[in-house]
Amino acid sequence: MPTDCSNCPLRRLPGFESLSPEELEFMSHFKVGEIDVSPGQAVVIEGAKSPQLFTVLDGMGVRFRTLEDGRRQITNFVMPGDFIGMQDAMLDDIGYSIEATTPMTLCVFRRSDIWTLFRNHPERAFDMTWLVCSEEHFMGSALATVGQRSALERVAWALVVIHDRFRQLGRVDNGIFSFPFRQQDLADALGLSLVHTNKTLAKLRDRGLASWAEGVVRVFDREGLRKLAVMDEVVRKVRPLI
Amino acid sequence: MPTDCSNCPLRRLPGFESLSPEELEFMSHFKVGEIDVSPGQAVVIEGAKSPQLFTVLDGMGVRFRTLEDGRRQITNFVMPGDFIGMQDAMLDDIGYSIEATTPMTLCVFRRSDIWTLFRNHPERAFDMTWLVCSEEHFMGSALATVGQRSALERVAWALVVIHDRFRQLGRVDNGIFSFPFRQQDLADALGLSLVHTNKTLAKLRDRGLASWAEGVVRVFDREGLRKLAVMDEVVRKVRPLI
DNA sequence: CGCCCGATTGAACTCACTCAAATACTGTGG
DNA sequence: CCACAGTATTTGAGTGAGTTCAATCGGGCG
Repeated sequence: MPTDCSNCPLRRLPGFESLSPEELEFMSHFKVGEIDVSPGQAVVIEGAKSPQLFTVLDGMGVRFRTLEDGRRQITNFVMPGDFIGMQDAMLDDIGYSIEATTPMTLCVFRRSDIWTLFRNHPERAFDMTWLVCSEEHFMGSALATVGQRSALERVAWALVVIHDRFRQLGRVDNGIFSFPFRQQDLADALGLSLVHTNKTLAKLRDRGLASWAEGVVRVFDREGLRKLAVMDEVVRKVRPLI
Repeated sequence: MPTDCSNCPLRRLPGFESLSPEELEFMSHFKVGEIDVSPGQAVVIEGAKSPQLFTVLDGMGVRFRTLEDGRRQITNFVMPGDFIGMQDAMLDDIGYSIEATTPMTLCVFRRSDIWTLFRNHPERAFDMTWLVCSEEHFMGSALATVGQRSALERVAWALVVIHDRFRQLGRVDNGIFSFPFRQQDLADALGLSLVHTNKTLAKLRDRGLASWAEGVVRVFDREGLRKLAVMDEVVRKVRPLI
């Protein structure tokens, strides 16, 4: 039985904007269903044209691009609350794939409803655009990281960013949270080899900044990581939830 | 005297969508002015909150992020037709700067008009969102390039992308076009050192694929560059012009 | 028990970086 | 008109951060 938008568990989190009952009513209408995806399965396939949009209700995955020879660049980790598929709906070709890492549950929207939404619900259209801008903003940071930072800085940067995202989802307890991805995924996100990513993580552990073992990340010193990564502090605000 | 939208020189190019006279009339109204920026001057400053949006009418520049210690990542080259400032308008902090490389002329829009536009001109809001999606799409490609490709592949990739953008602006004659940037800029865009960028360009020249001297780029073999860069062909379509 | 997958560590290599110096061009001032 | 300073490009030489190859270890599972 699909979750009703007016009873959305994500909406209760402090990190997401709240909506009026009427707006929630409309969202329920906009949502046409729910699907479950198992680990390893594709949600969106590069090149294919998906007629759907999704909001991640639960579970995590990776968004990535592949070169023809198999190299893979993870462009972002996909987490609950993320709105997926806007580019596909606007542009005609999809430039990336999304694959589930844990079991995922997604709210499904119809691509063809986007236009009506722009026409009749400018607030929601505005929110969607906000989310795309936010995603672009993140990609810019990631690009700067991969292009300019050293391996140590990159890993430190990633840990801070991931930690903050998890915290916004209320999943961090005293710097500790369980992180379902492999080191290979982090390597592919940072443009590093698996071996070097591992060795770099060991360095951070030795310095007492953070550790990652058996699926659990422990951030001992966020401030130290942030400084090491040469990144400035950002105040994360509430964001819309589609 | 500012250019009137109904007489916009960019709009005549085949790469941009055309608008009805009524729509053009509205755009003229939306546009509140025009400004000129000299080479080296900032258009948008990181951290500052600009109350304005711009469309590049003429001239070129660079969009970049800087780390506190001065390292610089160019996230895109800014060219005529580009719409600037959407993130600033949506998000509250600006994550990048834009600096003019050549003299630039920009159409100016009021940030506060965005909301009315979403409410009353859904088609234009849709176009703006399209442009943001397109920009994000590009950033994804750039990220995959910097994260996964070798120096030779990166430079080849950049030349193909740049060549195609210039072609869409009607500035390419038989693979030849004048490119106003420095090699340092390309290096900062690709996450390479200036020296290595230069040596890599020399390699491409030796292979007869492309050359870049005295501000003029010559793409002798676009197909060869594309293959070398392990990139797949993309059909570039008409895009909206705000 | 044996197999597969992910994490970890060691060793050798290499691509790209830094340092350094030469060339060429442009604008400025004497 | 020339000297000079500043900037961009080019090339050589040596170094090093990160890669690839390889082997080991440990846990989960059929």
